[in-house]
Amino acid sequence: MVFGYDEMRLNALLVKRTLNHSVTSTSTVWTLTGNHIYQEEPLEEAAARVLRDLTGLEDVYLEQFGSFADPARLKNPKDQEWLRSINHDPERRVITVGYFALLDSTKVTLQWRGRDVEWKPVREVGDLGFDHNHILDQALEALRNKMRHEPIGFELLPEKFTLTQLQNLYEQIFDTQFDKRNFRKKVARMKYVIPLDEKQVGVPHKPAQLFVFSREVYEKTRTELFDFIV
Amino acid sequence: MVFGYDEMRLNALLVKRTLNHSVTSTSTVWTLTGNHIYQEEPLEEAAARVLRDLTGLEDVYLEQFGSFADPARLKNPKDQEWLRSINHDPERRVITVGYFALLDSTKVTLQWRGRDVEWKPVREVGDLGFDHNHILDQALEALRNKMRHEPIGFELLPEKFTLTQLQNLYEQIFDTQFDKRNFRKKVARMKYVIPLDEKQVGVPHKPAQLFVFSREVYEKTRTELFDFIV
DNA sequence: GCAAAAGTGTTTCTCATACACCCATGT
DNA sequence: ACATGGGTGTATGAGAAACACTTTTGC
Repeated sequence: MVFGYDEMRLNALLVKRTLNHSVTSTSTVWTLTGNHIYQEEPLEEAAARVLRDLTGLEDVYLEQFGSFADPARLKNPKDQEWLRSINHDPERRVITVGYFALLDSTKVTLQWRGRDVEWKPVREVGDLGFDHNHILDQALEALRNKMRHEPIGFELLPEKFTLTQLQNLYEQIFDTQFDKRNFRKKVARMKYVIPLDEKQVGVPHKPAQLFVFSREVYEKTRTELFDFIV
Repeated sequence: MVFGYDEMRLNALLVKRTLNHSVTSTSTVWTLTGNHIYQEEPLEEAAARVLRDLTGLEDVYLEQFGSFADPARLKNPKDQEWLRSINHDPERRVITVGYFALLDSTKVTLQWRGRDVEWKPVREVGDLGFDHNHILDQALEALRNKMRHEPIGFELLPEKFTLTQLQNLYEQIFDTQFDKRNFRKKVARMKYVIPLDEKQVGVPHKPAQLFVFSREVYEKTRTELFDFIV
């Protein structure tokens, strides 16, 4: 499950799969990206490989968020037909281990070997094939949970970003609004968000200061928070 | 991975597995509890079944925390020998989907059909077989992460508990100390921790008031916290 | 000069933290 | 009477939340 952000919205990367029922009848369905693992391949490597084939990118943030193996998950007629078409015995269950990837979608040229791939705003994703709506929901929940407590939002932004971009990102993902001044005060306390001596250029308004995220500083200054809830 | 708490410490439930190399030579190894799934069984049901066989308990808190499928995870000679002994082709990889269970270990009579099962304080677990030390670490991390933000600690306590028991539980699991007065003020704000008109009896000191946790009240009053970290 | 987004300060209230003594029970 | 854990209040500081105007740029 690939999340991309484009300065506007959080998007999901979808693949169109086409099924030839017969010479005259085909149907298509949108699904999440993904593929089978190789015989001797660790899960995370498989996730990274599939993502590389799709986007050409290396070293993308990847995180395992759950496994899906209900015996009934691919039992409807369409799913069964699909499994047969790829020579998978439809009686044998498919275990999917889900990873989500985070990236700046404006930096990506999609290139999955002729396959029909597209970004779709997460909120506007319709009915997907298989149990992929369920998997998407789980991925989104895992993303939000992680983002609440760890600084991974930067993975979705360009390396240099403005505070307004950062704020928009969090507003999008948490579907809420923050007060600009309070947001900035909060970020100012995070020493790992570092201001550059550099501003936007060519914008038709006061140019904003650019910032970078430093994982190094974060790791050094991170303080185990005990905002635990009993 | 079964976590139990006994008013003292957080424990892991371990099974002793015995391997007969030959008539004269056997070796034993401690491992986490677990078993294979059935052909047509959902993962969570399998976890619940294994747990029921072990403890006789139903409706125990269970949560999936990760999957382990590295091709090399069961490749050392001992693991290979073990796989052969249960008629599993040692060349075929084993995918483990990990769930952790939370329970009050004082309420459990272990009963795994003659197998050697025991509670061991999590901190004192030594070398386990297979990759189970790694899995335990992951389970513990998942438990801590979840406990930081959701009220699941109660699953480890008797239904009626004292605030001191609750505090000890959190101190154990987070390996820290809290100030008693501040802890109680914090709990007092959580409306879903409900005081009873009931006190401890037979204790050689001032008897403590008993409390219960109400998931219902929690679900109603839970407020999406935005203590997010950028 | 105007449209567009950047940037900034103060007040109020809640919560985290630090800290020390008296209380109720069983033996 | 004594040992054991139960139970309580106050002061300080940090951060969350609410709120409006000035600044810099491109056109």
